[in-house]
Amino acid sequence: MPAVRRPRPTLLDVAAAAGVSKSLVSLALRGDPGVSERTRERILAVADQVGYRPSLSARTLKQGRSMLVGVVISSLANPYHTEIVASVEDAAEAQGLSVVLAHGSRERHRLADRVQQLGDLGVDGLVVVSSWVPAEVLTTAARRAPVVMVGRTAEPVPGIDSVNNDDEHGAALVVRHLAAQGHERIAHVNGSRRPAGTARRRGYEDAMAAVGLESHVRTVEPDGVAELLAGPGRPTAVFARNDVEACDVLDHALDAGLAVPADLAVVGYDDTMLARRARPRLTTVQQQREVMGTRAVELLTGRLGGRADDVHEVLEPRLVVRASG
Amino acid sequence: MPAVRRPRPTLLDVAAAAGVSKSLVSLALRGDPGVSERTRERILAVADQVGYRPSLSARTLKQGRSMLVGVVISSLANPYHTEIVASVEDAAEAQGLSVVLAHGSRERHRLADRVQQLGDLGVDGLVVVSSWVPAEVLTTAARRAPVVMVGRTAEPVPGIDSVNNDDEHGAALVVRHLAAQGHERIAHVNGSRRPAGTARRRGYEDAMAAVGLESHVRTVEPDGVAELLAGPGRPTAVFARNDVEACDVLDHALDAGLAVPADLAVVGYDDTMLARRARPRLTTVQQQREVMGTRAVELLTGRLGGRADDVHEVLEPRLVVRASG
DNA sequence: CTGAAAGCGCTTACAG
DNA sequence: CTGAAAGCGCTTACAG
Repeated sequence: MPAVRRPRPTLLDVAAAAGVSKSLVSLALRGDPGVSERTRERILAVADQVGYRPSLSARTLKQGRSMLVGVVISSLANPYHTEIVASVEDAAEAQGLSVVLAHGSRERHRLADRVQQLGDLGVDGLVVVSSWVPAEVLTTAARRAPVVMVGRTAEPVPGIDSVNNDDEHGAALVVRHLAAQGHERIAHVNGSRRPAGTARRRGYEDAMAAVGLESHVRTVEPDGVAELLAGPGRPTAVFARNDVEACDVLDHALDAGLAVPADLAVVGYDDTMLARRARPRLTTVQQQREVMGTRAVELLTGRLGGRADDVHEVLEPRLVVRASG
Repeated sequence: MPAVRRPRPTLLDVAAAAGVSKSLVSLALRGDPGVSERTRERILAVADQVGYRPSLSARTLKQGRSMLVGVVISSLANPYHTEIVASVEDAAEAQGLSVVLAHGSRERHRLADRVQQLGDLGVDGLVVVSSWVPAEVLTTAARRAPVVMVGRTAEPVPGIDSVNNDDEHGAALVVRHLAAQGHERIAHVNGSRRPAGTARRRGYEDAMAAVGLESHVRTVEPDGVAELLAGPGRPTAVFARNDVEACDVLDHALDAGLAVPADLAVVGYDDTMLARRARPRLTTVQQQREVMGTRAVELLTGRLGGRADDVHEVLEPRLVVRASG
């Protein structure tokens, strides 16, 4: 039985089958109060029976609205990003909006293409969960539809709302936690120059100074961690900029024969699935992911409702203490 | 500087700015040979300058084609699925098609919604990377646009093409590998009733019989693995139905004080990022992910080109031996 | 409650 | 090479 693809039925087909005008079908389908209950039910039944489905392109073209929210992420491989997407999706759905997702690796031009594609598709708003999208791409996109950035940009982009967590504070929570346990040689693994990485590094350094300790910042690549863990002067605790790199540190600790947390405490950031899977379970910093998704969608609808001033929302993270430190 | 959202420029605006008719702009934009080089360049420059972007809904409505491929996955959290998506995307892009992604957890109705949504959007084809989409939903979707299933369905769905790996063979590769190392008590952890799970279990059982060994199948939940690893009669090797569950087994082995692979060999399936991250690095079965994406898109374009008979492509997996067994 | 009509932004013959 | 016109499938006043 080969799939026979016939032209999909239109409003006109439904109208013909129901013996009414096509306007009436349209009205009935969207529950217009001017259509009697009996008529509406009859029309719905006919529509269902002929397999009618509205054409979103026709509707979007006519309405100028698509009820679509575009979400752009750099990478499907990063659990922090995909977990954010899920929360945006839940929030959008609650508002009657559908989400279309696009991802584009860390190549700026590919991400820019994706942003433009979603714009061409006619999304009513755009949520960007990637700090790799250039500011001018965001600005251009915002001329067509509101854009909200989940996460940090290097500096605020005029016209773009944002929601992110307070990375400095998150880093400080980690430092205080480790210092309170008596650690004095607390290293920070962070080679990132992205805004969040920079903020966490700054938070670490400030907090270390505040508790009277000396900062030690290292990068993962190429042998940063191995060198860090070698020799007698090694740290007793490592704070990594995110869970992925914390797992790398755990890996190196294992190689070096160090017990975690006895010989070395390890703390991550983001509280992703990796933290919950790691051995030992990773102490980490949790962002308010659910709230971030909800707020992102609220910021979008706020703009659609006419708000003109930029909003930058900063949420407080919290420390999740598990077995690793 | 609040983002001023003015109505986006249309073909008509470009035409006015360039002092030509709107048909000519349309022709020029799509590189019609009937437009002189000079005129084309001038029009492109004007379009660019006024910030013109074509409306995909208008184009789709007119053309009946969107140049969009929809991809549906159950979960963004499963690396096997997201890695497949990346390969589909690369293949689609090479054909000038764009990918829009939708995900919907394992709830059948939510997945069905997503499939319908993508259909409403007007995608030219659908790639389904989830065995949780009911057959009737696939069939309905296929009336609008070709559908290809990446992975297995319980039985072939008429009208739907598919590409998947030979799970029975993959399982047999694992059994033979372990048996060749002298293992005699090789257990299989697999509580899945999904098509792939069932096939891997069957492959395991058949291969065990072929090498003259007795099968031991256990489920992960709730304490299956812990019980399996306890006591003197425990297996010396465990083959898990996928990398995720193999990591669970590694976890339990650690709890039970077993050294891997000395006390217990562990093998997974899928060769995801989890396998490459696990300690010790996981021996696993690799599907031809790149080829799967490419073939999926080829099957789609084949249908669009008019092919009417169903194609079911089965690819050979291969064993990737790492440190765990 | 119902139907004829206009128009969203495009593409595509068709006539010059 | 150029322009007027029709039509994709919808929604939305508007007149009955």
